[in-house]
Amino acid sequence: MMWDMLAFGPHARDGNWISNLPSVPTLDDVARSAGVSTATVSRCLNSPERVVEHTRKRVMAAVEQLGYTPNFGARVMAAKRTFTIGAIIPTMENAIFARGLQAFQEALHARGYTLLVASSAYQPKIEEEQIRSLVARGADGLLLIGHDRDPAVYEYLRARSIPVLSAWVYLPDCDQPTVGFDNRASMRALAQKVIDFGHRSIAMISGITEGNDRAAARLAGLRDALSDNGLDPGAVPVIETPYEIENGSVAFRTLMQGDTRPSVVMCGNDVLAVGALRGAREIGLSVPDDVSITGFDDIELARIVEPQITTLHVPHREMGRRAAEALIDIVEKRNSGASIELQSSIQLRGSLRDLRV
Amino acid sequence: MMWDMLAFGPHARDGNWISNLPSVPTLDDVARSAGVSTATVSRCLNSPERVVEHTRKRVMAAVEQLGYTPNFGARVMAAKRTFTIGAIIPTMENAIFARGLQAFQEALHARGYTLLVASSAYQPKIEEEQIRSLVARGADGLLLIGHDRDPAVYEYLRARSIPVLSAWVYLPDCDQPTVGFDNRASMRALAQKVIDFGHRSIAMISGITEGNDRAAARLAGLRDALSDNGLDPGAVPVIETPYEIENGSVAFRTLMQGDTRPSVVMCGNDVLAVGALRGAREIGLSVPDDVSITGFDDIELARIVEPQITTLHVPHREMGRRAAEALIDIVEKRNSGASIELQSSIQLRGSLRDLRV
DNA sequence: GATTCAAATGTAAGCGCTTACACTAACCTC
DNA sequence: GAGGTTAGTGTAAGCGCTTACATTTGAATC
Repeated sequence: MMWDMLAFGPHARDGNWISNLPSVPTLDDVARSAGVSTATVSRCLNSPERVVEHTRKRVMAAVEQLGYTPNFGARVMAAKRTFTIGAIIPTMENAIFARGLQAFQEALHARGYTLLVASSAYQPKIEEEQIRSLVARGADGLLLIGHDRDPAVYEYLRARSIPVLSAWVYLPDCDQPTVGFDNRASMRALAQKVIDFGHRSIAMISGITEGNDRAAARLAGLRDALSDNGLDPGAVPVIETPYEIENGSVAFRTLMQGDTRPSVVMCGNDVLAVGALRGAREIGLSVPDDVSITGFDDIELARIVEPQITTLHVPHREMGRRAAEALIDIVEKRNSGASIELQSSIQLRGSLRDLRV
Repeated sequence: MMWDMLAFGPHARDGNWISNLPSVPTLDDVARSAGVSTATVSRCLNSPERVVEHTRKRVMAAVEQLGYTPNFGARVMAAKRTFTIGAIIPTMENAIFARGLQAFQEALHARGYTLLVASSAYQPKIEEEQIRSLVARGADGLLLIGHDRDPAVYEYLRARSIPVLSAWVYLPDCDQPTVGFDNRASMRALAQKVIDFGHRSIAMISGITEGNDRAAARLAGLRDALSDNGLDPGAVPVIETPYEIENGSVAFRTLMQGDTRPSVVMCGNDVLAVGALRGAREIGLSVPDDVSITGFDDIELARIVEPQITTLHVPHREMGRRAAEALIDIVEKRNSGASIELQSSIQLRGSLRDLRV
C-alpha cells in the first residue's frame, strides 16, 4: 500500500502572530459579536428553523458583518461529512467523459455537493491509488467508470462505508449500484445491423480490453452477433489499441493490408473511428464505397467528419446526471441504490454502406 | 451573499454503537498497538526521518496491520492544509478546457495534491458562488480562467489568504500571477496574416465578450490589426454568440446574408469555426474558395474537418501543467508567483485562402 | 399567581490530529 | 566524572465545530 498520501510533510505551525493579523473569524467570534452561544450560531447556519427569528437575524447580521465562513476541517471533523463526491475517470481528454463529468458536476452542485476529480489513464494501479487518495480526502461517495476491478478495492471501500457507483455499465445483478447501458448488447445490436446490411467480412479496432470491461463487453457484443448469424466469431481480425485518433488510423491501415480486406471496420469508440476514417483517406480508400466504418459513443466528432460516422448514441449527459443523483441518494441513505439502465441507440449515418442496395 | 453553502443540514450524530462496530482505527489505536505515543506515529507518517528506524518499522507495521488511514478532517484541522486545489472553468464540454484540466490534474497529482472542480458556464455569478464553495471546502489555492472579475472576489480571497492563479491569459502587470498567452496579440498576429493574404473584408464571430476577457481580447486583437493596416476597425461585422457549433453555423449564415460578403470570417474559437464551416456547407459555399474561415485554440476538431481550419495553436496541456506547478509553488510559498507567458502559434491550414496567388 | 410544558438557548464534551515543549538517555568534551 | 549536547520520544494543548444534555424563558393552563 502506498503511504505517500498519508504524508502531509513537515508543517510549520503558523505561530507567527504577525500573519495572524488578518485572522479569519471563527464561530466564537460570531457568537461573541451577536451575544449568543456558539451553539446558537451553529444552529442558525445548519437548522435555522430551530432558532427564533429575532435571534437569527442578529446572528446572521454578525456573520455578515464579520465575513464569517465556517472552517472546513472543523466542520468535517464534527459532522463526519464533507459534502464532497469523488469521481475517477479514465481521462477528460475523451469528450464522452468530459461531458459526462460536466453533467455530473452540475447535478452535484445542484444538490450542494462539490466534485473531487482524478483520472486513471485507464490504468487500474493508478485508479486504486486515486481511490485511496479521494477517500483520504474525505469523499462521501465515489463515482467510478466500469465495474471490473480488484475485489480488494471494494473491500476497502466497504470497510470505510464509502458508497460507490459504477457508471458507463449496467449490471443489474451486481451488488453495487450501476448507472449506464449494456455495452455488450449495444454492440451486438449495432453489429446485427451491420450484418443485416449485408456485411460478412467484419474487422474490429477495439480499445485495450485488459482492465476495461466496457471495451471487453463491446468486443464480446460483436462476437455475439457473429455467432447469432452463423459466422465464426473467432475469425474476426481484431486490433486492440489505446483510444487515440492516430492509433485508429494506424490500426485501420494495418487491417487493410491483410489478405482479405474487411468490408466494414467496427471501432470500439468514435475516436478510433475518426482515426480509421483518416487512415482510409490516407491510403486512398473511399468510405463507405470501399469500406464502411462504425463508431461507438456518438460524440460530436462523429457528426463533424465527412462522411458522418454510424455509431451508437450513448446518453452521456443523462448518465452523468443520473449517476450524481443516485449516488447522493445513497450517501444520504434515501435508498439502497438500485442500478439504473439507460438506453443507447443506433445512429445510422454515411460511414456505413448498405450492401443490399 | 449566499449562505446555503454554509449549511450542512441537520446531522444525527452517529451515536449508534452498532454502526460503530467496523470502526475505523485512529492514530491512538495505532499508537497503543505499537506501544508508542501518538506523536511518534504522527511523525512516522509526516516526517519519518525524525523517528529512529526500529521504532518506525514497528509503527508502520501497526499502521499496516490495522489498515489505518488518517482522518481527513482532523488532519486538515490540525495542519491547516487540505492539499486540495480548486479549479473553476467555464465548462468541460470544450476540449480546450477539458485537456487543460486533465494536464492540471495530472500535475497536481504528481505533487500530492487533489483537484476540486467546478464550472461556471461562463457566468460570473455562478463563478463567484463556486469560488466561495471551493474556498469553504478548504481549497489551498484556486485556478481561475481569465482575470476580469469583480474586485470583491479578489478581496475575499486575499482576506482568506487563498492564492489564486489566472490561466488562459497573460497579464504581466497584474498583481495576481497569470499563466497563459496574450490573447489580444495572438489574434492580432493571426489577423495580420489574414490581411497579408489579401483579405480586406473581414467579419468576426466572437464568443460573448461580456464577462469574458479572453473573448474581448481576441476581438480587440482583430481591431488592432485592422487599425495597423489602415482599415476601419469599426466597420467589421461582429456577431457575438455562445461557443457552440450550432451558433457558429447560424452566425455564419447571418453574416453571409449581408450586402457585402466578407472574404473571411474569423472565429473566436475553433468550435465556432467548425460551426461556421458547417454553415458554409449548408448554404452551398465552398471553403476556402468562396470564403475563408479561421479559428482559435487548435483543438482536435480543427484538424478533423475538411478543409482543416487555420487557427492559433494554444499549448493547453502545457498551460494546465505550468499552472499547477506555479500554483503549488505559491501555496507552498516557494515563490511570490510571477506570471508565465506561453506562446501561441499560427497554424496555417486549408480553410484560409491566400488571395494573392 | 402557581404550575406545567415546550421552545429557545447555553454548556461543554468531544471529533482525531499536529506540534511546541518537556523530558530522557546516550554520548561528548574538558 | 561533571557539564553540555543532541537525538529520540512523550505530554498535552489546542484547532473550530456540532450536538447531547442542561438550563432558562415564557406562554398556556388551572
